[in-house]
Amino acid sequence: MQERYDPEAVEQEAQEYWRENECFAAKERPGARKFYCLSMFPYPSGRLHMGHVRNYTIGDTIARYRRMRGDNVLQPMGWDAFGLPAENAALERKVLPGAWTRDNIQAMREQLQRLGFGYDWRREFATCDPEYYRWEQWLFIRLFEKGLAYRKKALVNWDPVDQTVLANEQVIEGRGWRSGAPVEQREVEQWFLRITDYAEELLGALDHLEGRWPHQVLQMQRNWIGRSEGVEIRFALEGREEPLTVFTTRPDTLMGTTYMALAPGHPIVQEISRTNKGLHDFLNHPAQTSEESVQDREGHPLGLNALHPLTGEELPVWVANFVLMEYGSGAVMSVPAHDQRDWEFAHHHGLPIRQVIAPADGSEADLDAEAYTEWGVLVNSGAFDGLSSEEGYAAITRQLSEQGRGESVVRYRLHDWGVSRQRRWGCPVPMIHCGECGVVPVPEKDLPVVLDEALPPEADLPEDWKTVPCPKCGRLAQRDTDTFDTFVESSWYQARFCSHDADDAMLDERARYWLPVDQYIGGIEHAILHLLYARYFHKLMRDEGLVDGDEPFAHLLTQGMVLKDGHKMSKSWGNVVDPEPLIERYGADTVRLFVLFASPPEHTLEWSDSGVEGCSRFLKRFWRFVHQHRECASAAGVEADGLDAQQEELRRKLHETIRKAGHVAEQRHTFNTAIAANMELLNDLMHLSEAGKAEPALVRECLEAMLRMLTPIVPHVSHVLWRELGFDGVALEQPWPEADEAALQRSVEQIVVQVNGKVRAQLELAADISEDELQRKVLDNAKVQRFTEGKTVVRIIQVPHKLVNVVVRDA
RNA sequence: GCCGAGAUGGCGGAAUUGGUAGACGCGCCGGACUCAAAAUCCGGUGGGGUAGUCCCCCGUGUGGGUUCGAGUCCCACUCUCGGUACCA
Repeated sequence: MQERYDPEAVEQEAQEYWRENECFAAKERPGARKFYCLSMFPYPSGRLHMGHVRNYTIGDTIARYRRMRGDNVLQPMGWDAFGLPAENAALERKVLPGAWTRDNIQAMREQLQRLGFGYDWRREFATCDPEYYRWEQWLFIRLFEKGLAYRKKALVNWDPVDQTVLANEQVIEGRGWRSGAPVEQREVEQWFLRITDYAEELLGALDHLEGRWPHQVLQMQRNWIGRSEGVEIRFALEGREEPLTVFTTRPDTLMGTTYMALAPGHPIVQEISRTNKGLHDFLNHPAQTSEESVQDREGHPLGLNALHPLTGEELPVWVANFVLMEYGSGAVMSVPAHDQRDWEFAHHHGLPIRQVIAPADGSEADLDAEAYTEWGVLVNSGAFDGLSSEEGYAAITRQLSEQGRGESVVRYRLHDWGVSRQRRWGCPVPMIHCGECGVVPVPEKDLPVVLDEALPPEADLPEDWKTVPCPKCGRLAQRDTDTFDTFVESSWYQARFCSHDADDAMLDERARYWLPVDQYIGGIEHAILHLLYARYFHKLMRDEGLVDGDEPFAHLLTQGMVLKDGHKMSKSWGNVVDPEPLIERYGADTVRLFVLFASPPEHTLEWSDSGVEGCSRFLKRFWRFVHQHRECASAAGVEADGLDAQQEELRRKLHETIRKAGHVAEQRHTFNTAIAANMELLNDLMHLSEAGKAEPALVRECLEAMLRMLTPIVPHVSHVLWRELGFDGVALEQPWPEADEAALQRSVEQIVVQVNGKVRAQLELAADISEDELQRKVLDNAKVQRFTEGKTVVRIIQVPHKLVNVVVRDA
């Protein structure tokens, strides 16, 4: 046996064994309890960073633990391979995006394998594989046929020099990042997915994830979906047929409406501006409509009146720069007395302010200072006077609805998802535009529409690719040259891992076996978009009959960022720690151990090089200790009766550690504490050994359990030591240790004694001592008496097996 | 502004349910081994008082409260981080 811990040799041996025996090849075993453990797949940037190492170590530790618990575990890995960096690299280095991406995948796969993660590599795929995106195209066509995918005009960032569309991240201070030219907003026809059809379900289902997903993530998704209940009201316009529709959450304030405000982009505003020079000038005056001017509450009257739906009163209609076209109908009923923005606008433009809500407690609202936005009691509201806001809300809504002028509606902040990207390195949109037939999907037999990887991204698409016969009428038609948002690929990869090689369907029965993902692990930065889109896609696939269940991820763990010197590791801060040299120097196990030990998974991790050293030392000491006690391997079971007090105490510690580590692995995932407990155990074991009391049977029991507890965390060391000690089987396949209740029992206990809540003494007492006896011993104790002398004992509080608190009062 | 999370030694962090605050690790200090260094091992390490080991006081962002007892619960506040923002 190697006396010194040599990580390289150890890791080689373990990894070879796993590979040769295909230990991580997951097979469907109907009836067996399955566990699908998934870490968010990486973008193949070229090298792993610490965030990846952390993410994948957490995932692998959980997966290996579940396996020891007897679960049938699936842990796959793949590549989120489409995206902008590949196109940039292609431009900068004159390589092809596909080649660059696949080289990066190669390099990162090797790094992941070096870290010993137990992935089922047979299931690996990259989202740029045509066999993968083919099914994305297929599903998209299904959605199109169901009306869930549709086209509409939307604004894009257009770089007039590079003649290209830019992503939001590529627009820096209003200019194209590459050309430096001012970016224009252009209206372009784009594909959208009707995620708003699922808004209610996406929101409601969050409640069922409570306790399984971090609360923070649920709250962020709720806010993002942004449900609000209110009333849609139609105001008649003087001299016009079409009414003006507004949305309000406060119909109780309807009687306080004194004017109407429209967004600058509202069709009525646009129409009037053609004949109204003052309005036209206002709209084209950047000082009055730009984002910076919004705080100034600029506006302009339209010379148009709306009629109050209940009183018929004439209300002037204005354009106001703070009204958003994207929310609601782009128009609001303005109640300056009870909305702060309306109040500011009214002040600025001398519009009337009419109070219709009074504070419920009878106090006066100071409307000269600010709007009164609380709920209260209706006043100046005719027949509604005296009603509470809640009653007024209902009564006014009822009356509007009876008169056909309004009804209750639910609004969402969530917009439909624009999935068109005018990029090359992405999944082609499988659609054909025919002058005669309109938009026609590519027939299923012609899928996938393959991206020509040999074509540099800056080269024009060949005419014979762009122009094809219309599948319907046969006339020449144009292919859609856009690609999908890369979030589309990452919205269903978790399902495809189950059926990775299905070539006649997107998914098959295997997906029903494995899904949902039992534990998903990834960065908090994906709390909204990725996790919302993936939930949406799961529901789409469910409604296609492809998967069971309503949610893709049963449990979610969001790991914190890895910081260095208080900042996120990044090139611009120059504080990136490359995992590679650390693995080189200390070995994979030390790096794995450290990222788990340094902090709980959900916390941000402040990187420290010296911390790694500590973990390395622990493994070395452990290795050496095992080496020095090899003879224990042949020892028989521990005879509990033959142990002295110190040995008994150590054995108790062992079983406490087992209990703690089990709890951590099962529920809390605070692996730092489980590691600390094992470090303590090793320290105690070494002290026992120094005292000459390291009975082989006891040492064997400890080492066997420790190796099992450490197997998910430092699998290589555990694998080799397990074999070298000659224990049965392999570490990986061992059952997780169970704590022995009998060993946890104590005959003598340490009892803390407090007087008035302050610790004054500690007593060693028999565990089965009677209450009377205990009280007598406590009160007879000299240290206790120093604080009870001359006072009256009011009462004595006992926490069994732990603590006694003597409450005294001056006599 | 709003929503969420958090604040514990020089540092990362412990302390399932209110019950010995500071486990474990890093760093630092002292010692052993060594010609020396590295490695390794041993001891110490919240602040203060009394100065030896016995003991006392203070201490978990700030100020209040509940309780026999509060890092943990309640109220108010400060700061940090994450998200989001004229959402009618």
